[in-house]
Amino acid sequence: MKGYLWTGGDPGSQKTVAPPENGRLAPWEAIAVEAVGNVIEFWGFKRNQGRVWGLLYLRGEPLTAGEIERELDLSKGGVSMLLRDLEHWGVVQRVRVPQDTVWRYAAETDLVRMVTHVVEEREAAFVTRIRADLAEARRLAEGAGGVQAEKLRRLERMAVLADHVERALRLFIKTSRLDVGGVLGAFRDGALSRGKAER
Amino acid sequence: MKGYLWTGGDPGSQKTVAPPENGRLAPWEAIAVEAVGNVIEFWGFKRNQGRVWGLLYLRGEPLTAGEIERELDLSKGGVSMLLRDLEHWGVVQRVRVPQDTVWRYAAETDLVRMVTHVVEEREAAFVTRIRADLAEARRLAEGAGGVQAEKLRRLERMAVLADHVERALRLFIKTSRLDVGGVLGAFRDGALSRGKAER
DNA sequence: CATATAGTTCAAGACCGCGTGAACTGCACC
DNA sequence: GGTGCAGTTCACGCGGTCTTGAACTATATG
Repeated sequence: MKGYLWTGGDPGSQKTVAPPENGRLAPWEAIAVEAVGNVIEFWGFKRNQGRVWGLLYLRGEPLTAGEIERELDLSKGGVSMLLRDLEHWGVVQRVRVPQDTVWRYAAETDLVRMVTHVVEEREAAFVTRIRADLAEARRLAEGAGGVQAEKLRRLERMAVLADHVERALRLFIKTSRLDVGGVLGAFRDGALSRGKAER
Repeated sequence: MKGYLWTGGDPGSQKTVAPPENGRLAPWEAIAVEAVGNVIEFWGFKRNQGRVWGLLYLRGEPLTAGEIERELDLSKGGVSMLLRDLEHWGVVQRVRVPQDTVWRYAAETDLVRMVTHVVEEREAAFVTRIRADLAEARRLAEGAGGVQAEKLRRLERMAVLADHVERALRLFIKTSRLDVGGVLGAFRDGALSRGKAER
């Protein structure tokens, strides 16, 4: 638990001892936000990145960093960094409301695009590296005498296997993008105001 | 008894010393083993599980726990647990050589099958959970009055999105299995002709 | 210019998973 | 029965990651 945060600041003016933290978050919101957090974590990102995006997405309207901090019970610094990441990936947008001075943040709809994109990059770099390693191993093995042909064959098999895993991955990413992307596209069109676009 | 043996094949005058450890692993073997370790880690397993499997696969012949321990510089307990996992997943087989009393371990070729299988399970349970959560959230949201229709729609969109991610995943797993599996099948024919002596 | 509030950065610490090593079990052989 | 080794289990500690909290910068306001 987070215990009693904010004891440090907040001199008297704020009488509301208030059931701290996420009291503001409706139960159903909490569940949904948590779900997004889980999904995003599953894909190798930080859980809280997902929670932040989820909140922004559910609310629909841009929130300030302070609001996010309160709703999700995160630290100021943490929110700042999380938002930086999300913004950097293009799944959250920083917007300025006309006469107000603070930044607000809004969710883009293409979370999935971000996931596939980042995963793709990650995986591409990774597979390249593995391939290089296996090639290197093979070179060395051939160089050093006395390695049985049998073993060389095994090495080679490994490399082929890596190639195929790679192909499968690429295929996955592509289909996933098409499939999910298509649906999201449908949303994007009229979705925000119009009902669910079905396909 | 063999006094101090640790030599798989020949008993005899090899008694001495223990040259400190992983010196035994040829450089090219080390690289390949490491590569497998990385791959397997990438898929959410333990790096050392991959290293063990990789070693067994490269060597072709069954090794004892002690040998693995030495080659990969792991602890006795660690090797035991790693082997248990691998065996449990069916990617390593425990074999008994006729006259000898110790267990030996041999790599099955279908590492990929294991990965897809476990990933599939993991993911299935996970997706189910997410779905349930979103459904629950929706129920709550509908129950509690005063939730804007707009927000309900967002929730629903999330669920649809989850469905599609799921479909993409299933598709991926299927293709991956077909693709890689096919290749492996080809291997299996001519390649391991003698590796599977014991069964 | 002084002050307050929004936002950023980073060192310190909480947290968590993995592997280690030691204690333990079981088995084979003397 | 006793000895020695293979194999298992588990509490602890190390290492890496994420979050916090405080110091710091930037920007608006009187």
